[in-house]
Amino acid sequence: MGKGKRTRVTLRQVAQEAGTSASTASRALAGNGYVAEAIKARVVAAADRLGYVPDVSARSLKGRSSGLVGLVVSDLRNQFYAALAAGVEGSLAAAGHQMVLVDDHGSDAQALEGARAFLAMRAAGVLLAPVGRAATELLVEHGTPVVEVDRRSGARGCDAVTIDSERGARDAVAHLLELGHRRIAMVLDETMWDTGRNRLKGYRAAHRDAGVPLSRRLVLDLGLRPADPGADVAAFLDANPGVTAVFAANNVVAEAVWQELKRRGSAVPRDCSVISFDDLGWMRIVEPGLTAVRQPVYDMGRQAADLLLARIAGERGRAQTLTLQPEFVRRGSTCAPGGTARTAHPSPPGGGAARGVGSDVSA
Amino acid sequence: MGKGKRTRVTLRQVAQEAGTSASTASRALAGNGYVAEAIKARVVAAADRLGYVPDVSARSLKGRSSGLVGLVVSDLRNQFYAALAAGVEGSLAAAGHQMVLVDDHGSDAQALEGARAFLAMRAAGVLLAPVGRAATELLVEHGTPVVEVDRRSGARGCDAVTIDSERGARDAVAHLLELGHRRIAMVLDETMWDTGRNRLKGYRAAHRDAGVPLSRRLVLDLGLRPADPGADVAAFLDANPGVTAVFAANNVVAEAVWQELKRRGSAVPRDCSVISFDDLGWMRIVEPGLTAVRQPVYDMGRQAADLLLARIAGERGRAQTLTLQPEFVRRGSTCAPGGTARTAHPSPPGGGAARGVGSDVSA
DNA sequence: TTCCCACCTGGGATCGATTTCATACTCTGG
DNA sequence: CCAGAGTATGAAATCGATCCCAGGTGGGAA
Repeated sequence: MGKGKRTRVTLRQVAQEAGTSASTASRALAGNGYVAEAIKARVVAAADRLGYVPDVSARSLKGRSSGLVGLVVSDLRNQFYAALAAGVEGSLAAAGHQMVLVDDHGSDAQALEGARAFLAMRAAGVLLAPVGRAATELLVEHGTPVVEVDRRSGARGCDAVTIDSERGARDAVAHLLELGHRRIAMVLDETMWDTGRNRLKGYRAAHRDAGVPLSRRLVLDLGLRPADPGADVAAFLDANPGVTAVFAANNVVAEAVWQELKRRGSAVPRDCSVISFDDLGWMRIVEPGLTAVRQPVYDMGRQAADLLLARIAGERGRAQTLTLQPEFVRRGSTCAPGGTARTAHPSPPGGGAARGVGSDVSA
Repeated sequence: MGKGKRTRVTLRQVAQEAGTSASTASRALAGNGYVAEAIKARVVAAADRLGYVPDVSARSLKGRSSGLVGLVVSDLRNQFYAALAAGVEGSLAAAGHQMVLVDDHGSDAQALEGARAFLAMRAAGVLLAPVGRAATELLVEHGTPVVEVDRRSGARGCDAVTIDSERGARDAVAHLLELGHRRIAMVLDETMWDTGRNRLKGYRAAHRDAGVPLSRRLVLDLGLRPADPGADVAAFLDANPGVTAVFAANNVVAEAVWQELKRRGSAVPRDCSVISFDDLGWMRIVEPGLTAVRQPVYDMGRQAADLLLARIAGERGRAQTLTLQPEFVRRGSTCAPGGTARTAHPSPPGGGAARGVGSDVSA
């Protein structure tokens, strides 16, 4: 084993130890070109006797790229992004790549800074949940493969893997309308990204489909990083006492809504039905369980990484957008307004009905 | 702006554009040595006209290290590790470092592989939640600063930031004993790491302090990654009907226990009190709220990163272990056995009583 | 006037692995 | 017995930024 090295072991030293030249040692270890079996064995032996670790800096200086892949998310503490990162990491690690993780906190500037860092480190590719188009454009312009995840910035020249937000939202709201709700609130975080926009679109589409008029006042946009979301939700509910159901656009908003309803002693679902877009662990734990639009988040991460790896491997062709289908999971937080049993499906309180699993590819 | 570059812009090109030499351009951009103001301005202008991005591979080949810092965790989907990673990232980003994240899935071999990768990329330092001593030892031996987080492997030559597991567990179990519980179960994940071991130690210490005899049969070790933790918990509870309280060693175990109790219709806390070591969001959301030992996880990440940054900056001196104090938060999941009101503190159901916040340093 | 120092610049070595390229040896088939 | 394919090897160039050092200027002190 090692003997407490002070200086780093180089290929030259390995070569010397094996009684050959650096060129030959390189070939022996990399497996390129001709090397006699005997010498190859000697080199390999010398390498691990000395505890040789090849230097990626040197390697990527000569070659074209380090094996690093960048990932930019907006908030690591949000389980959604954590699961996404886990999926990405799984896929990358299996392919022998390392993941460099940057949290942009929803800021365009920080995302751009991350992108610049990835460029500097010659990242083989980058995955990002876009916050603006600048980062993607910078990377694409410099020839770095990019795959956008969860959202699309609209920048050209990159692949994307997203979830069908509009459809998920439409299914959810349609479910509420079917139950007889007529004053359904939607609570949002943001409408600058296409996730929020499309969920809103789905909410509207469901109303249109059902011939139920929309009211602009029933949509509450808290804005990213609200100071006191609970208070905003409270004020909103006070101002709209007729609301019988709330559709929350994501897990953060859902938590705020849930807590506020609990705080004011509203019985869910009797006084107010709730649906969350995004299904986290706690939604299965609370009583009643939250009806939710479940997104295949971990899988989205995996697939995005796989797409990126294919590009890194040199796959050409037009940019693709892979759209994953969410799954509507009915639990106990939805019923007919006022608690009347006008349910179409009987639905066991703990179970979930799958609806539209699979994926589509479109250019 | 850029004009769709195919080839990467080098310092030489910037120098040429500015009508000077590479050496001077380097000094101008890095701010080292003498450069005339006029030329410096020309170089800077040329650099961003061409969209120059310095190449870290080249830089770290010449210098001693890339600015990368490695982090090894055991399961990114576990909110505990996600929060830890977020804390680390926050601190590193502020200092201009990038974070390379590796998920070892609790496997020694994968941690070692990650360590080797960090060595290869000349990481400036590494943070890791140890799974064995091999990874730490390899890194330390090669002169890479290492800080262990959450656990200690026992390897020498590295700093560590941990949480006082024994004390947190003792406080929690003491609380149950004080309430009058005599058959308190402890459910664990593992006892190979010092977190599990110390929590068990705390459980025992609390019993000793109170003069209550221990029973080996009341400790259930599910093992890491149990196939069906719910079933194991169920079998355990069936075999030990006298249990009136459960102390869960971490959030994963707590969830399994909670779900199983709910499944079998046990009323918490009347039929069975529950305490979790580690306080996640859902524990505040469920009804009743879970009494928990809250760990400053995000902060632990920050502090570990800060410690590492100090080492990277060249700070010498003996290896330190920073022990953070957990906070006991009483919520509604604990009461006297059988629901009798033998409570010492009246305790509002939603509130939490702080106990021992702060930190200690020991060599 | 001379010397020294502070200021400024560019040449060239350097980091470590990869990758031509030139050389040389060993067979095989004609 | 030789051409040429196949096999092996090491010297040297290369990647891009850094940095030591030699060379050059100007101004102030001796």
